[in-house]
Amino acid sequence: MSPAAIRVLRLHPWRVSPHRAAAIQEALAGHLRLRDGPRRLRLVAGADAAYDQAAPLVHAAVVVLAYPDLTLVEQRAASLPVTFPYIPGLLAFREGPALLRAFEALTVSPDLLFFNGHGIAHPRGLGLASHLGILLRTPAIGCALQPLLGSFQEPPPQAGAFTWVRSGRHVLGAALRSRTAVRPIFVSPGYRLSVRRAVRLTLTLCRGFRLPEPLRWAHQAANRQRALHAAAR
DNA sequence: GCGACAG
DNA sequence: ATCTTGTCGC
Repeated sequence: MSPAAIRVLRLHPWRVSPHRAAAIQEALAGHLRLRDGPRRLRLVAGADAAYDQAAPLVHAAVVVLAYPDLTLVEQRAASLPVTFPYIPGLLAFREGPALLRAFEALTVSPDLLFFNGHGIAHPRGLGLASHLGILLRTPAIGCALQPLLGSFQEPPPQAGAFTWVRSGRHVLGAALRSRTAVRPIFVSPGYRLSVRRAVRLTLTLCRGFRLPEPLRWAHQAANRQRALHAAAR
């Protein structure tokens, strides 16, 4: 990441206006590094957030699984006040702070990150997975349940089938049938990965459910964090 | 100008 | 995402 981009984040970490947030995304968008990918896959992380709208708080959780056995290696969570509204395209500014706080508590370094959102298949080419992948300097993949940008055709019904998600003449991601006869998930690379590799890796981590294991674990962990936090007050 | 719009 | 009961289907 360039000094200029870092300065932007230092000056306006996460407490920014939606307008400023868009400017920050544009500054960071030039720092994506695709086509690399993890040299060796040993630790895979999944991160997700849950909300307590009564507080209101955003509860984030990150789980690290060993590959390929997928056993739990480490799990961390963090809760922060909600300081940014939900605006399609600016999700990172709402969930990012809490997610990063959870990542900061990790004692191990994951080789690959999975986020519950999009990567480069985003209006400014910088979805949640790209944004956090850059900040954490780690290969990242975005997996969303709904499309945000681009057009695609319905993939065949068999698990493993997929069709490309295109915007303009570029392929930004894929509509992946992670499970037979179930609605596809939308996969796009976030950081340091090609579209093809992102789809391949996501399929590798799917174990019979719609979402890859890291995200299923993270989703449950985030909800547990919310429950624990609510019970302690 | 009008609709669409991750979680 | 979250608020919510029962309910259809593998």
